[in-house]
Amino acid sequence: MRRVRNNDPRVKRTRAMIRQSFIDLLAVKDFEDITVQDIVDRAELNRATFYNHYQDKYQLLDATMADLFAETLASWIPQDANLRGAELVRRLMLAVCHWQVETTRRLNARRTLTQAMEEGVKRQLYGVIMDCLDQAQPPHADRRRLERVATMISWSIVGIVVQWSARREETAEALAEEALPYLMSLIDRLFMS
Amino acid sequence: MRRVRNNDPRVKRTRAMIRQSFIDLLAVKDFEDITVQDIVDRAELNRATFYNHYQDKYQLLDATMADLFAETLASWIPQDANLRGAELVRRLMLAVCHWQVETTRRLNARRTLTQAMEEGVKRQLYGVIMDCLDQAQPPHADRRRLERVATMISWSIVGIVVQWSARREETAEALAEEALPYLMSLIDRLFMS
DNA sequence: ATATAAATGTTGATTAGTCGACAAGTATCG
DNA sequence: CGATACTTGTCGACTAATCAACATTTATAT
Repeated sequence: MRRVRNNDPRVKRTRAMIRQSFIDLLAVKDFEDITVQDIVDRAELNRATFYNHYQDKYQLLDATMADLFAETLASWIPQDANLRGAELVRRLMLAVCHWQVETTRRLNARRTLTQAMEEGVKRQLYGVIMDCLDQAQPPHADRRRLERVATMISWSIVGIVVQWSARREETAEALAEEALPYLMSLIDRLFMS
Repeated sequence: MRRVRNNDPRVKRTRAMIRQSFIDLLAVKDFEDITVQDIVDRAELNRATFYNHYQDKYQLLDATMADLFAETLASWIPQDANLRGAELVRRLMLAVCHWQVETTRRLNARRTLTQAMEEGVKRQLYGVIMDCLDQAQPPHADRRRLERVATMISWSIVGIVVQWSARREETAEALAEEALPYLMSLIDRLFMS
């Protein structure tokens, strides 16, 4: 894991190639059966190059899942729509549900690899929510209160979706409908203070 | 134009990206309107890298056209078919016709850029014909006779196709039918001697 | 016409990717 | 059990790609 410049065109290309190769392989075989050798063979890269960017295939999985979630998020929350409030939170929940279903299907879910994957999801949710709250500029709300609320919402969403996905006894829409008032009350309280 | 190892994976990738970018641009604008800057922008490569591989866009055009002709050739002359004699020569002519029509359409043919392009075509035709004649092993034919005949055929083909493409008053098949006996007589003579 | 902008071709310093090799771990088979 | 083969993570030497800068030339516009 050499230190590299994240903006170097070569670095972006190489990572893109590694991740695409990895995604392609995931469609064909189980994660545990994929070797680093497989990945670089398909990407036509040297094996040492892989280790310049990732510690091992587990870290690659985390990074790749974070990327895929970013795509999912972008498709559910278009930038130009400028969503806010309840509609934004609802969409966030649906995006996480959709992504959760897709990735567990893709990984054949033999292990609970979820923990590391959740990291990236929570961080991205947190970012979207913080951006929104920052724009809203609630009265009498200091930065720490905003941060706490954003954290509560993002962690809550991931929590209920993980719980939901284990059994999936209701639709994603129903889950979002159920949970929405609770999450909105967190925001309402922020504006009331 | 630094000297580079043609087998280095990075070199193959870089050239492929430059050529693909160039081909994409040719579909959008005239060759003369394409700058080196355009090419590297689209390929997300540094401009200096371009000059490691090509002197200028004209040399890139030559190399790219040679590549495209190699593809055309491969599709008209499948390796496993192991064509020989009249059928091979006929296919060669049709391949050149097809390629000539495609590339002139692609380049909007405002200039006679053909000369440099012909270089690669003739060389590849010559290679195919020589391979075939080598296998046939005609009696009493020394190497120099084979080479002369291969040159005559390859240059003849390019000549008649360039002439034909200017007006295109007959189909490619008709042209091939017309010219075939003449070309075959060159080969027949080689075997008779 | 002249200024402004853009493209060209080249250079030297830096960084990333390639290659071959290594020791160490771990399946797999006889 | 031992032999064989494969994967892993790391290393140093080498080569290619990036970047910023430069002097020139070529378009574009005012």
